[in-house]
Amino acid sequence: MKSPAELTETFRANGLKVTPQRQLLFGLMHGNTVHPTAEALFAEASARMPGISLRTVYQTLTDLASMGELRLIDVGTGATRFDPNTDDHHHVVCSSCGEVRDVYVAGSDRLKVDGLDGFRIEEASILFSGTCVTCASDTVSRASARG
Amino acid sequence: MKSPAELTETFRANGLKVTPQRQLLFGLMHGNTVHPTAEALFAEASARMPGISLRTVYQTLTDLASMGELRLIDVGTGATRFDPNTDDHHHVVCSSCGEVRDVYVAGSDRLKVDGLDGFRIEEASILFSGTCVTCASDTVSRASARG
DNA sequence: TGTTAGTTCGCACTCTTTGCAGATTGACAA
DNA sequence: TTGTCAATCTGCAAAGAGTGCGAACTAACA
Ligand SMILES: [Mn+2]
Ligand SMILES: [Mn+2]
Ligand SMILES: [Zn+2]
Ligand SMILES: [Zn+2]
Repeated sequence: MKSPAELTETFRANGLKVTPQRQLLFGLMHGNTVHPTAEALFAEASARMPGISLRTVYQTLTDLASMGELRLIDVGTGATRFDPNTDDHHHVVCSSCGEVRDVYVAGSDRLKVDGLDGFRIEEASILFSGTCVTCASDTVSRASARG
Repeated sequence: MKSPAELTETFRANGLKVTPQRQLLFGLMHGNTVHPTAEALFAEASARMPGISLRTVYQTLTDLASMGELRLIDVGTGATRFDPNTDDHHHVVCSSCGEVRDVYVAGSDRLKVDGLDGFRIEEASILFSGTCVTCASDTVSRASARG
């Protein structure tokens, strides 16, 4: 995703207005690596700008996505997650706490796929699931507390 | 997924009853390759057994899934899809019509993943998206009709 | 045939996201 | 600065996908 300053120009160049709500969200998403949900962003935004609406958060996020500045990620935990990282990358989700991290997979664009039968592939997304370090050590602590 | 006859035994062996609704759903899912949604199955089931409830379809499907007989697939088109194919395989979804097909990816269990940072991976699922043969030829037809 | 634990079904309700419309305001020009 | 007006914001209703609950029902077994 571009920087807030660059987005300001891009928005105006496209006939879109740069409102305080949008500027706030530009800032909250820039460099954000946690893959937040709309609700999570709404909570952060509300702390800094009481009165901002969830509707506006959704609006701005989908605007950014349709401009290619944001990727929408579905890790199967219910709500869509928003990702300012537009590199070619994939994700791993902790099945215990839901944390999502970026991972880079070598050769993910030249996988050998069988059974296509004429289907033309345009994109591949890999979702790993497992256990994050925090949840792994929590499990260990609980086990030793028991035993 | 096991055959309807085998499932009948398995269910009874686990203290679960084999009702007409369940038998119908066993039959509808066995060998089914279309990755139907609960609603789609409900429509098929209703045609053969008027009065069956959507609630029961969901119930039976999640029972089968928790017994490992069915996989739940999320291809990002809204509703969960149910898959009796328990082989190690992946999916491709047509971004135009939503059709889902099985694909087999060589070496999908030994991908080189960078950025894990302690995260322990237990599973990988690859979702390809693209255009199915039907939608591809539809596009061609429309183009030649225009031009 | 009786007993009873497991099922079915309808309905209310949650969660996430979108549609709508009136009130508001950013951007640009005079 | 001020005016204009399209774009935006907000609140609320509503849609789509599931799930929790409980009264009525029934498969399984003695
Ligand atoms: Mn990411
Ligand atoms: Mn499949
Ligand atoms: Zn975790
Ligand atoms: Zn298609």
